[in-house]
Amino acid sequence: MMGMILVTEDDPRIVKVLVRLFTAEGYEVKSAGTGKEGLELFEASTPDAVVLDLMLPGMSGREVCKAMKMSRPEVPVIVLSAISEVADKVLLLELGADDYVTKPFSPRELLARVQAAIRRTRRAVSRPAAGFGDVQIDFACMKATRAGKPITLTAHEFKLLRFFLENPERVLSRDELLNEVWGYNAYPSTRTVDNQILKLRQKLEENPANPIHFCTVYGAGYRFVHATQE
Amino acid sequence: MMGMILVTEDDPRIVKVLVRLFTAEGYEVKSAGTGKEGLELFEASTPDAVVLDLMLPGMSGREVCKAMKMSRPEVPVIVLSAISEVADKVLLLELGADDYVTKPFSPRELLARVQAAIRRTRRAVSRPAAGFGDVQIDFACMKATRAGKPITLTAHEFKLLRFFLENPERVLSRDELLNEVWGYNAYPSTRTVDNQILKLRQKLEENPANPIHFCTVYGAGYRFVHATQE
DNA sequence: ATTGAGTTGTCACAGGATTGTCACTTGATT
DNA sequence: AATCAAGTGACAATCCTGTGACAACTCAAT
Repeated sequence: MMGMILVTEDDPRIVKVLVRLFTAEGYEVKSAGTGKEGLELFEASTPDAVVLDLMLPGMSGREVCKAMKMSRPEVPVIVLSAISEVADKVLLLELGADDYVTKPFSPRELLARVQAAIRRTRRAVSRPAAGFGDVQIDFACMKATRAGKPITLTAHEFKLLRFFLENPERVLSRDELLNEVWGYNAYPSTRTVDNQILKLRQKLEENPANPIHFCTVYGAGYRFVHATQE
Repeated sequence: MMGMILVTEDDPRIVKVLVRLFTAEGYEVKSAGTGKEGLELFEASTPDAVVLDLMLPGMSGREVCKAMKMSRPEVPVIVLSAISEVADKVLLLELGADDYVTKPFSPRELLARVQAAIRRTRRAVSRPAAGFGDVQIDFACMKATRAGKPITLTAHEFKLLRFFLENPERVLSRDELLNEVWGYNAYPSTRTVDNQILKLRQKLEENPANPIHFCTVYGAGYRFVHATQE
């Protein structure tokens, strides 16, 4: 048995397509026609992934997504939506969605993304958290702790932090950060970057005035280093 | 030298815009009006990135993309297309395209995506640390060491150093250095160059008074040599 | 060899550019 | 309403760059 996928979608034709798609690949499928029903099924069972339509009768898909992530954040949620609904990818991050596919979608793409999400979380579960210094970070659950105490980070801060962790040692210019973290269609001033760095330092550095991990490289940008090595 | 970008696009107006966009950023641009021509240019030269229109006369842009990826997959391809053409994103992945921008596109976004793609491939392929004598330099991290000890260099010094490393043995006049390193819009006095050379010598030469690598050519400029050969 | 004009090495300092930090506005969400 | 995150602008602190002065040097003509 490959696993179980929970489909929450009101259009019966799409449900039919999805059921055939996933069962053909060896997955078990449970389907719900409303957000309420989807949430109940989510709580009552242990899906390996959720395919969720954002447009649902009754309860908004966004609410459903948030509720699911609140309950068990490690279960990947792939959002299904019209293009206009995901113009802002940051929104999806705030919802906690792991990936999204726009309608009209290619069944093959959806399948690929669902499988990729399942692989990712399996990997994440086995190696639960990244970290540096006395900071521990769990991106799957969007949780962070410093010296054992929980730290609250916003969606943007997580995204920025992740990019730093993925590119240690390298000097990242403000433009590069704006493009990769804020997105290509957003053009805030470069001061915004400094501000977010400030936030990260205040929350994650032992001594924010003398940053050890989030270092500034004058005239170039910022650099993340795991620890002080002499 | 920033690199070369191959533009394959049949609309001359767009070509003109792209040429201006990339040359303004310091890239060299080669352009092809048809898919066949683009492929030939791709094979005959070594572009750092390709901007490819999907709608081309003669040969389909998809075929071109596939052929390029078959030949040298490490060269990033950024696809330019109308929205309807990329409704199916999985297609782009099958083609092997690295990224895409939909028409009508924002020049700034395209530039950002191309640069990001180039950075990614550079990161993935290799980052051979340059060096000379007992000096090791990592430009991506903006770190340098001499005899194992870390040396702090400013952003400007790195830029100058890189230009020297890219043009070894050649005599570089002060004017050339000012244009290439300081930029075409800055006109400091030529004494500024001497000063920066002094800094490089003090930081990187074993004996700053008798420079081995950063040699002055009286009445002409400076020359960089990797090592002393007897 | 000597001389002198032109060129370069070196230093210190002022001005400018970059960044840290805070307070405020705006817009979204509750 | 109230709260929160994000972006912007202002100010101060900090660092760097460019400039000028003078000494040392190079080269060529005498």
